[in-house]
Formats: sequence, C-alpha cells, structure tokens
Amino acid sequence: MSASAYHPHDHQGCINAALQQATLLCAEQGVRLTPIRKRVLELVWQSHKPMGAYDLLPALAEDGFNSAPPTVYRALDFLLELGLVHRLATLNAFIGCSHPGHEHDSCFLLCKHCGKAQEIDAKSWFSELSDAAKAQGFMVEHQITEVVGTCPQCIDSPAASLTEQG
Amino acid sequence: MSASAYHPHDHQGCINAALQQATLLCAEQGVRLTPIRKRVLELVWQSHKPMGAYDLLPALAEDGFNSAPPTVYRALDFLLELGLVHRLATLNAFIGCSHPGHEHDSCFLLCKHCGKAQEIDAKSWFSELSDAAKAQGFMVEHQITEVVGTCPQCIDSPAASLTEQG
DNA sequence: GTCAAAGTGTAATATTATAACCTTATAATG
DNA sequence: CATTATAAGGTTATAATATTACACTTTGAC
Repeated sequence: MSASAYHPHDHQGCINAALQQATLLCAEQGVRLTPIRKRVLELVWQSHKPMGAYDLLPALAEDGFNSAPPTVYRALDFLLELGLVHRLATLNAFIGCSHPGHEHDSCFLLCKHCGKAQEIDAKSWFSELSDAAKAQGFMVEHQITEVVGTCPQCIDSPAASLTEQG
Repeated sequence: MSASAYHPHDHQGCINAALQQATLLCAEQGVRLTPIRKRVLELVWQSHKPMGAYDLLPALAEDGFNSAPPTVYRALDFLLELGLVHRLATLNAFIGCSHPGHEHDSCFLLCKHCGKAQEIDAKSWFSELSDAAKAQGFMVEHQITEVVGTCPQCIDSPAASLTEQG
C-alpha cells in the first residue's frame, strides 16, 4: 500500500488492499461486509479525493443497487464505525482509511487545489493535546484535525493532479 | 473576560466585551459593524454553546430584522473573516471568539453533554503540525482541531450545565 | 422450520447553505 | 449638494447534505 497519495502509484493496489483488509476485519469482528458496503468502500477508495455521499449514489445505481440516500449513509456509518473510512468535517465528504481496525482520531492534510486528502500520523500530537485537555479537567473521547493547504504535487505542477486518477 | 466557559461567570460581561472588541476591530479595519452584524454577533455570544445559523433566524425576526438565510450567512461570513466567530465543522455551528483580530486556526473542546465549546490555545501544537506538514512538502494555510468529550462541569454534575445560561 | 436480529427498500422530510437578481444605504468625489 | 460607485441587505428559489419512519427481506441461531 502506498504511503502517500502524492506519488504515482498503482492505485488499484490501494483499492485491493483496502478491500482485503476490510474483509479480514469484518470476519474478525463477526460483522458482514455486504455487497452494498463493499461497493461503497470501493467507491470511496476510487481515488485519494474525498467523496460526498451523494457522489456515490449514481455509481451504486449503475451497479443495480438501490441508490437512495439512506442506503449510502447506512453503508458509510457501518464503515465509519469500523474505521474503514473517515468523514472529513470541513468537506462533508468521506475517504478510505488505510489502517482501519476501529474508529480512531484522524489528522488529514487537504489540498485545496487537487482535492486530495492525505492522512498523517498525529498520535503524539493528539496525545499531547489530550493531556492538555485533561489538565483542564476535560475528558477526551475523540479528536479530529484538518489542515488545509497545498500539496507537494500541486506546488510542483499546479494543474497535473487535477485530472489524474488515484 | 472569562477564561473558561466552565466556571460561573457574569456572562453579560462576555457579551459586552465581545461587542466592544468587535466595535474597535471594525473601526481599525475600516469595515462596518452594521446592526444586523452586531446582533448576530451578540446572538452567537448568547452562551458558550455553538449555535446553528438557523437558530439565529427567529431571534433576528423578533428584532424586526430580515430573517432569511442569506442574511444570517452574510453576517456570519463577515464575522468569520474578522475572526470574531468560529465555525465548528463537526457541529455545523458558530461560536464567538474572544481573541479576534483576524481569521485564525482554532482548537475547540466540545462537550457532548452540555454542548459548550471551549477554545484552547494550541498555537504550539499547530506550529508543530505545520512543521510536520512542511517536512512532507505540504504548504499549510489553516488548520482546525475539534476535540469531543466531557467537560469538567459535566463530569462533576452531569445535569447542571444543561439548563444554565452563559 | 421458526424466530429474532440485521440489513435493505422506499417515501418523505429535515437541516444546512448558496445562487441569482434586485433594491437600498453609505460614503467618496466632483 | 448632486452624482456615482460600492457595500449591504431583501427576496425568491434552490442546492447539497442528512435523517426519520416504517415496511419488507435476508440471515443465522436455535
């Protein structure tokens, strides 16, 4: 699996890895990765650009699945709970997670030019922050960080990544 | 001005301070704190609980102001740009800022019990994070963190803060 | 095979936010 | 003071995101 959305990579590999991980995880947890859920996960992984829930509906329809909003939101809720996808609050959009296992804190770099989202490891930062909150008597449950800016790819070649797949 | 939403305080003082700061800031910047904008700011400051844009409309209507969505969104956009309010992405809601001056990164502790939001200073954390992003070639523009959990007040007395003003 | 639980279909609606276009108020300038 | 450009607000409509409620179907446990 690629460590970065910013470098050329065989994106089908990302998708396959995500599906395989999801299959294992669901088996472990004794929950069902139904066709709809699997397809939604696959669609969310279509690229490293977060997708809106409503963007998924037409694709589901093409595949002959039901395509009313509750269908996709149910699937997304399921995937969110397992940590297989994240929701980006500032974008109202969803993106696959490459280290699922449970719902977890997330920190994303969001490129405002190409739209790609790169999850980064911020465990130590979240831990510091959590300590700071605790020091004020606040009990932390979960935390999110979203960083908006320009990704390395778009700094180098402002137009290139817009049309690219993966 | 109170340093914490979690302790009893004369909340009218918070509101007055916010309005005074806003007046000064607008004068400095040569922009107009019109009656609608001022009232929206005041409403957002009504408590330390973030308010949805649509929650503000009835109050505006009562005051004889126009109360269609664009009115309140325009006022909020204006206030956001000056850093007089923040938008909480995970809540789709708005809250007053007590150290305005410009749009700035924000870190909030959000209590899921009483709904209060407490802004905390995370400049050094944001700076670390920004460095980490830069190290990956990502140019940061702005960042937000939202921490969900239970505030000290609700840990002590789970019901008390629900009905409280301020 | 029966049954409870989980998953899905469907219609309606709630919530949040913006677009487009026109009118009014403000304040800068001649 | 009159003119004018700009900013602000009014109004209608609609877009985009998300949820509720209830019926039906599938699945797996017993």
